[in-house]
Amino acid sequence: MLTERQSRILEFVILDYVESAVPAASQAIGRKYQVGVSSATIRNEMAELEAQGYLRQPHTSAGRVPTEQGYRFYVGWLMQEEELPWEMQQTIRHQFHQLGREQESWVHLAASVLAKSAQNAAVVTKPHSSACRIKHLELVSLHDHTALLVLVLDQGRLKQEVLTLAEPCTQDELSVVAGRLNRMFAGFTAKETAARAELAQLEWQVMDAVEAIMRAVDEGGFDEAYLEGLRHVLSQPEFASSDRALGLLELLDERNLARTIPFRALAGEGVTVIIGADNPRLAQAGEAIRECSVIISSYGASGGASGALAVLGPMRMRYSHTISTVRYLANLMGELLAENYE
Amino acid sequence: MLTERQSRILEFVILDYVESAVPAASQAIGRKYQVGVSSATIRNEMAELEAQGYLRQPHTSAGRVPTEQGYRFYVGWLMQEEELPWEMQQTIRHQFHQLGREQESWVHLAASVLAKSAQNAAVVTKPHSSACRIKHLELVSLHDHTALLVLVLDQGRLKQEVLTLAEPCTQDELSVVAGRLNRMFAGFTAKETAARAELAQLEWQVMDAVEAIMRAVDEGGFDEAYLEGLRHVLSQPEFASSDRALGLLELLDERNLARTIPFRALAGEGVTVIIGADNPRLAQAGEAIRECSVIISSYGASGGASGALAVLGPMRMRYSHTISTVRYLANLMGELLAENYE
DNA sequence: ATTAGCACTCTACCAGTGAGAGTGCTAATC
DNA sequence: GATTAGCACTCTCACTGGTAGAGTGCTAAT
Repeated sequence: MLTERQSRILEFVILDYVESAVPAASQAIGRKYQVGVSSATIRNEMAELEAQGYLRQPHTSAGRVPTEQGYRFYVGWLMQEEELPWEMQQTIRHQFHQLGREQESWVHLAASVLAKSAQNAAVVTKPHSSACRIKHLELVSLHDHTALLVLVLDQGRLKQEVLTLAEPCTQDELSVVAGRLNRMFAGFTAKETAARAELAQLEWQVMDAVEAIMRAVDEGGFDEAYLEGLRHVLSQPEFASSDRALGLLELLDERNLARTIPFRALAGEGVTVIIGADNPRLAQAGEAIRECSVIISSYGASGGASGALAVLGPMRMRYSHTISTVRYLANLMGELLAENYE
Repeated sequence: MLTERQSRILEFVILDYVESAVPAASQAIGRKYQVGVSSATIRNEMAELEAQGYLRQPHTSAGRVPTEQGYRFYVGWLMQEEELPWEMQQTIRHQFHQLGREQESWVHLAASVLAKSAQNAAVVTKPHSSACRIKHLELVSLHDHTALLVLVLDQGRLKQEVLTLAEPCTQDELSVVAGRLNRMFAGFTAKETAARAELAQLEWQVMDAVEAIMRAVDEGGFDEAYLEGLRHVLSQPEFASSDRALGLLELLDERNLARTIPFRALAGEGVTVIIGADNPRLAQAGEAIRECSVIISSYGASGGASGALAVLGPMRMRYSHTISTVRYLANLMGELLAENYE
């Protein structure tokens, strides 16, 4: 257990270290914050905090640095969540409304805003629904023997694929087929498209492609994630040595992104904070990567389409500020989604 | 002017330096390659090459390193372009054919293959045509007052936008409108859509949106570029110090990508090699970035849709191998585009 | 329980040193 | 005249003390 005073000192150490990236010394804390006791007392308390595992010393005669446990205690008990300043909120909202109404551009803007505000790397996935439904499908003739299948899913998701046709078809013929399939399958999920009574060969082929695409969307889910602001993370002193930087880069290369950020582990509402080796993926990765934290939240309706947005940075980050930014953006994205596609 | 022997030595120095990243010493060159003269002679020739600006010494008692001019001479006169090994070609071709037929996935695969083969950063843009044409448009009802506009352009490019309608509309009504507009405007360019005789208010609104999207596509062009393999570049010794790495990261952050790689400067066919400060954008950038080269090529029909693909790495790169990879992939992408969308 | 004071420890920085690598030059050789 | 062996010279790199400064832990006084 920590006494009131120990808690305060722990908080000061974290605030100081997050800001300066230099181990916090007892004197400096005494001078900078209103502790009300001398540096010697602070030293004693720090020694106690170290014994309990909240702080550690990089070397014998250095200041103290928070441990994982220290950060967790801070985030769980000490930190008071600030709300994003009103002007900031308005600025962000304005940017979104100035934008078109394409989902893709929202995702990019969200990542950009998040990275800038949190001064760390931001990852945002496109929204996706767990069992997507056909809204509309369309066939566009390209040549005699090829046609473009355009598939509109719920939540405005758009997919395309080129089909090679057994028989040459005109645009008119294709339109008829599309119309018929729309009447039969509109609103269906991938699973429901399996029940295909009396379809012509062409129609069968189209529905095969449709089903494959929808299954891929259902399963893929968080695969399409967008990353921005890596440079912020890499400019932190934690990654000054380039082998650490490389480790991080590898972890966040397009392929690994979705595996590194545990989107799937999200339990419904709210913001989740993963500190250091909490993250199973990070834990097994190299040295310095373990010294990272991830702030993550889903956005959108839990029933309908939802996506996730995350901030990744060194453990030494402004948790309060970052969490409130993530929370605000998650809400905003949810609103936008609801307004435009619900 | 360079004598035959000087050229050979220049080539050896470049080969050695590209491979080892360590300044090439006269003795090492003599031992490793069949020059046929002693190290002393090689030293004399190297001194001459330095006087003429093809080589330089990092410090008085070090080996020689190629200068920009040296690399240019090598690429222009000495290097013999190798062809990509047959198995490699087949492997790549196979990967593309195994893939679906979505343009997006081609672009990603191309970037991935390019980055891996060249062991450097690869940038690939989506194909785009300078004056795109309407292939087909579709309106899908979302609510009473909102509809999704799906626009299929030539070359299989797909765009969407949510429209807010003045009057509530059913799907059937929207389909009628879409059908009418398709008949009127199919095959038109952005400019040609301006001539709108007798359109209803709703139709007018749709065509406004269409025109805006098409103009954006025409102008945007190379904006949507996909980057992969940064980690390869950053793991090169040139970027061991992290401030150099940061400079590069900033230059290649999503926003700057299209400005950094001079896609627009491409003159038609073939592969262009930009070495060091040749690149106006790189030239004005920081220190180490100037030590980069870009290998770039457009792909696709010059009249129809075309895109670009590029490799960015340190000046010390395997030009011959990289150039042939870029060339092969550009041809392959062109073929694929022609096969599927021509 | 708190604090002043002081010895102790560890790092970061600097200068100095020696080995090694590689050159430039000179004089001998083909 | 071109080439080469030989050697002195230079520069880097890695290692070694040596010192200043920061910060702690402990002890004794308050």
